[in-house]
Amino acid sequence: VDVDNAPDRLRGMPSWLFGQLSIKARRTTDEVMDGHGLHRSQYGLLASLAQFGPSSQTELGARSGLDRSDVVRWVDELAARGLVVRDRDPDDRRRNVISLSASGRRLLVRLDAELAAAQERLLAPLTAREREQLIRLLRRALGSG
Amino acid sequence: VDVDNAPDRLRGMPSWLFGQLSIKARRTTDEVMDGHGLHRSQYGLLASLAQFGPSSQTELGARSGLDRSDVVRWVDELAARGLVVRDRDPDDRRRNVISLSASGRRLLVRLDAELAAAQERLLAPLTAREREQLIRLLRRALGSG
DNA sequence: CATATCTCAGTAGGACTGAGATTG
DNA sequence: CCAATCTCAGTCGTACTGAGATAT
Repeated sequence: VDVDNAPDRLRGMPSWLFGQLSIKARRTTDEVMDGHGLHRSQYGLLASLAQFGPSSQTELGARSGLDRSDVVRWVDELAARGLVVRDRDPDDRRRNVISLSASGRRLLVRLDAELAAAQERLLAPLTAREREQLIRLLRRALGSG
Repeated sequence: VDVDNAPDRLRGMPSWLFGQLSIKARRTTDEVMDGHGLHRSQYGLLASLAQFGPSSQTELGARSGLDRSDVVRWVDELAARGLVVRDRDPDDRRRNVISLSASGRRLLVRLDAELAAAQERLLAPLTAREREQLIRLLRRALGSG
């Protein structure tokens, strides 16, 4: 889209801007993740495990904004590639305990760098100061207290 | 999602924030549009016609961020409901000329009010000043010069 | 019995593509 | 002959639902 040619009603409408930006953002990050044969959502799973340690799939979904059903799918794939390990929780055998493997942790570090570069491309028109401001506002809008 | 429980890597990643916010935004605006039996995208078409006058479908798509193929679909429906009129362009008979009808213009005014209220719900955590700041940053990020 | 977790099959809607018809 | 516009059929990926299996 060329936002300069969009009608004022859309150019000033947050919901429309979010939609257009999420399309652009998805394209940018998919370039990176495709290069590793991974899905965007899987980065969120690895990130969650790295920060909070071994977790159930419900926890993973809640933290990274994924549906329970999609968590199953993406964890399946991560486990098949040895990036995470899936075990039954001995204390509550309804649950799985998903843990990051050493190679998962190594991959995460590489993804961090590549995704950071992708974010810079995505926000190229903004200064460093504006990017921080934007992130703060987005986070508050999403409901951070 | 509860952004406060999300891993820091996601909480600070614009592409993830855009994705989550676009989901929330879609839900908010769909409530309004569903009430009129319309689709989100159709508001963009009406808005474009109101501001720029009668247009070809290619123009409409470029201005409101819709694919040519989806423009066909949504204009079909708007025309069937008498909210726009579709004519062949006499100066270039490959083109259609889409124009806003009187009832389309009246509907647009009602949608404006309801969607403005929806935007306020969407950005409830932010002050008026922050909302303006956010809109400015989003627009620049999308590529406005 | 009621609830929680995981899994699987499937749905509805979204962004996008390819190809054909028509016109310039 | 090539390019632009519109249309249609269809593809692939997304957010989400319902229901079943297992366990608390």
